[in-house]
Amino acid sequence: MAEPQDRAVRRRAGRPPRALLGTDKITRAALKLVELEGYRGLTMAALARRLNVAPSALYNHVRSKQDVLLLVEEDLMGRVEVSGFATDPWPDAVRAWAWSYRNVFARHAPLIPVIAVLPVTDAPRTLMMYEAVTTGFARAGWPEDQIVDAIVALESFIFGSALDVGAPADIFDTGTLAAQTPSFTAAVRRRAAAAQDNGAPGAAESDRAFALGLEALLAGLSAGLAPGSAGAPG
Amino acid sequence: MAEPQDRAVRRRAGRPPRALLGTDKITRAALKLVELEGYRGLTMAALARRLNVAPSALYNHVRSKQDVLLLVEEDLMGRVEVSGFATDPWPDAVRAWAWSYRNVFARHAPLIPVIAVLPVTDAPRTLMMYEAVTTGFARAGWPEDQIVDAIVALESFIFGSALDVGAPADIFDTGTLAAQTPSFTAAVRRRAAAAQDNGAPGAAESDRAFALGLEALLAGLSAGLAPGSAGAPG
DNA sequence: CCACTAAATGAATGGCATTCATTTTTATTA
DNA sequence: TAATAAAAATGAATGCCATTCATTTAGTGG
Repeated sequence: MAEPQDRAVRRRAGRPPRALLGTDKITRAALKLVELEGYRGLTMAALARRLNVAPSALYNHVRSKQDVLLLVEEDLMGRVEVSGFATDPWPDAVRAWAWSYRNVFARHAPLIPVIAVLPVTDAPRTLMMYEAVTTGFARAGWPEDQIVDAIVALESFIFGSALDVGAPADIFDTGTLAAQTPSFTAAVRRRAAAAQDNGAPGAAESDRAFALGLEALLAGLSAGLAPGSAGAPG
Repeated sequence: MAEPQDRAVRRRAGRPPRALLGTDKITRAALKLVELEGYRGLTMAALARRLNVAPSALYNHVRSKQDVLLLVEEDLMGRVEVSGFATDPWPDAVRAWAWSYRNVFARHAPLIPVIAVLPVTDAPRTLMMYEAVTTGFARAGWPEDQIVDAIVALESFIFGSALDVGAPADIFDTGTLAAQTPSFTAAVRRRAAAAQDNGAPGAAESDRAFALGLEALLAGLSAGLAPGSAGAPG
């Protein structure tokens, strides 16, 4: 009850006795703001308002809005499931990791172009995720010089799939051009019908595509390992 | 020589005798601007300057900046290679399509979050691409109700991989946290060494990851089609 | 005790997409 | 053909947004 003290009372200028901000508080406020208003609502002004502080005060703790996004990203990376890599068979561990990774970032699609290109240096949680995944791959017998490529390939699929989750249900509506695209229009109808037969509602379509692609990747990657190379994963 | 007529001469207000703009001219100017200055440089003001016109004039031809991005996207979709689907074996056609798709959008990464979520309705070139791909899948014997899911899965991988192309060479530099991430750090070093042995310079790392993932997807999807199994794994 | 640094305020600044009133020209229609 | 509507331009706002700067106040290290 005493938390949002006096919103109306203006604080006078000058350093306060106890610091009002900190990267942790900024991170939590940013996450809450995104949850409530989406990334469009994540502005420095809105963030400051939420923290009951002037916008310029934020710049004592972050260098830019980009910095705020990085704080959020690091927090999210800590929510990705990697525990399976220590214990489970390789395909199960990858499956659990991939689904949780996709689901975490499906709700944070605007971060994806940022993450995909962001150096991991000084991003501890992100690095810990990669460390766990790498040990799991090594444990399964992957040759060391291919592990990072395999992770990057899986990650690319995951990022693209996370974006796909945000697509509207009618994204493939061919509209007035249906007559000129008969094969595609038919395939889209069949897919929708199949999804409904399954009793699954709208959003499940991206789930089906993700499952299909992930299983194909798992099978294909396993097969690539199998022949004469360092042994099949498991 | 006569192209940029009189930059300094102010046109007086009012409709000009011949229209100065049009969606085609706007599209070309936007593409040129992006080529020269990147997406940061693609502002309505810069676009107008390039077309020797007032910014507000653009709004007689597009509803918003988002519209400009859609014009660019449609143009780019026309550059994706789909001719193989009419003639080549399925894996070859998919390979050619996937590589060209990725390469086209690697240079237009900021468009990817837009495309991934954009309805295809009234986007003729985009639809024609999907039509060609779909016919190729059908020709290869894919069950109609799985074609769209397979395309979406491949596309997700392609979009994610296109983002990856823009990553800096040192994206996986573990910096001061190397000691806490020994497996990952070692794998990154091995990868870099392998890339150098190949004589391939920097950007080739994302190519290797893309090739690995694409071949795995192709193999996995083909296997899922095999006689006995009724399609994708559940 | 004093200088320095940290952390806040509040008032700019400049860039951006977009809107609106106005003007001029072309196209339509009665 | 005359009147009117619609199209396409200008130029001046508008409002939002990230960021910077001068200023104020409060702890901190020598």
